[in-house]
Amino acid sequence: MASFKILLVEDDPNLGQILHEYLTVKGYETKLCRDGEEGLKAFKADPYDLCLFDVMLPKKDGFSMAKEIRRNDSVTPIIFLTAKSMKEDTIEGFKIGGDDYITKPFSMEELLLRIQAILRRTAEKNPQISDQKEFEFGSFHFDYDKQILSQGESNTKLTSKESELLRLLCLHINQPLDRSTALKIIWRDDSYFNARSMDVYIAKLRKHLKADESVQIMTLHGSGFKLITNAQSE
Amino acid sequence: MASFKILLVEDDPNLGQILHEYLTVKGYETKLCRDGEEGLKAFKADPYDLCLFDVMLPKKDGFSMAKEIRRNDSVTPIIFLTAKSMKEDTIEGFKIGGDDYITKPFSMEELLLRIQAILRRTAEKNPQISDQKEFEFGSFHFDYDKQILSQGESNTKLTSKESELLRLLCLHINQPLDRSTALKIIWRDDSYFNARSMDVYIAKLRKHLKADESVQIMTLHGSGFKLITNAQSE
DNA sequence: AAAGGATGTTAATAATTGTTAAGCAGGCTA
DNA sequence: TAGCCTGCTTAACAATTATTAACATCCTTT
Repeated sequence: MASFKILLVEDDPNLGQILHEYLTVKGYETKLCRDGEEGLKAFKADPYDLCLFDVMLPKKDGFSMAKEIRRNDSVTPIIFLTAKSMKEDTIEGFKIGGDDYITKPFSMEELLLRIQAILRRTAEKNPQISDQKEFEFGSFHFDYDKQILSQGESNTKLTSKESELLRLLCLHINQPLDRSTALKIIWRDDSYFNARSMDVYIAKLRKHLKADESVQIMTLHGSGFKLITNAQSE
Repeated sequence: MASFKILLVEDDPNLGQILHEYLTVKGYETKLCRDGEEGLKAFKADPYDLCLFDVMLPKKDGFSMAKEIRRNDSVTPIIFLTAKSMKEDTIEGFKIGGDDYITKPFSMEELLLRIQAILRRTAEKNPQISDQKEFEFGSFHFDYDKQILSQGESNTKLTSKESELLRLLCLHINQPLDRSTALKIIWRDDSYFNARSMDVYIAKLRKHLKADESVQIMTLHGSGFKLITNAQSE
């Protein structure tokens, strides 16, 4: 999983812009579309982990989009944004197969929390987010399910936390892994102590990986870490 | 599957009664508790598919309950009901690991829809309700009814508890089995001593399974166990 | 260069799990 | 009924894993 990908469809230029920026800052790869048709086209073109649809949109409203999507995709979560909180609307939204329904005005933070709550549940079993259980990098082979890091003959048994963290790093190999993202996924909360705990685990992983010079966890000061290797297969 | 079981904890007698009836009519097996302690006791005593907690409660508030539950059960969805929609509260609710947060007054219908939306996502994985009686994994054959674990010529007679536990593990093969879930199903109560007892039985099973290297019960620290094998037949 | 914040590292502490064996109750047999 | 199995629980202690603390080092900014 590179970061989660969100498809945002919102016609109000201000709100759209703000949401786009906010979600991007929060570590989501966000695509913003201005109307329903454009949104649907984007959805068909790329895989997304979550949809955020305004209900009232030019060309094609949010509900119609959702209906169309649900015809052959019942898993990607859909959240509706709407100005009116009419009962019929809410019902409609959920009936179509929506996952949440948020009435404007809402706080950004609440929206974010609701997005996270949904992704937490779908992340595990959504293949497109990440199915990958085994990784090759440098001279290492890492089996996430079995929590084993092996290099040639030698096997090292990892703890659960070590495995979680190494998995995230592997999924982002040669790319930055955001501290806060990792914390929220593994520790479910970006707090001071958890952050320190993560640093401890980075140190542990570094020890495990010392056997191969060409593999390194580098620090991106102030933002995160990056697992780098030149000789990766995969 | 049988109907979903909901644990409702609400101290307001009127609202509690109404919700209880409504959810029951809608086909959910609903247990109503009046305060946090009672609710927690009920949760530990039986398995539930979803929790519906008022935040402000006598004895123990909804957040504390959720925290306690999340210590060893990260799967059962939790929805908070609350009178105030304070931002800090919302944040708190989601941080603890809540799945939705609904502010009173809300419409019954909306609540129902939100419950359905969440259950839709979590329902699929409910392997414990299966009547499979025989299992093959690695080089083993396990007959749950006869409580016999066999490997080639050699048969081992298992005790009831051993069988129950192995059955649950088999039903979740290569997937995590939650400690709390297992405890509630086999011991009917997630308590300290039962948990210790379960650990003893995990040790016993490991001995029984030692004959095949490729089969292992691995521990998922803080959450449960997982029976893994690569050479399984169906 | 100094200061403050972020990260690295190691050790101490806490929590969880593994293992063995001692108790205990029910059922069976002599 | 006494004695012995058997299966389960509880206790005790060992080992492992996770978190917190403490201090060192590095980075960024001024």
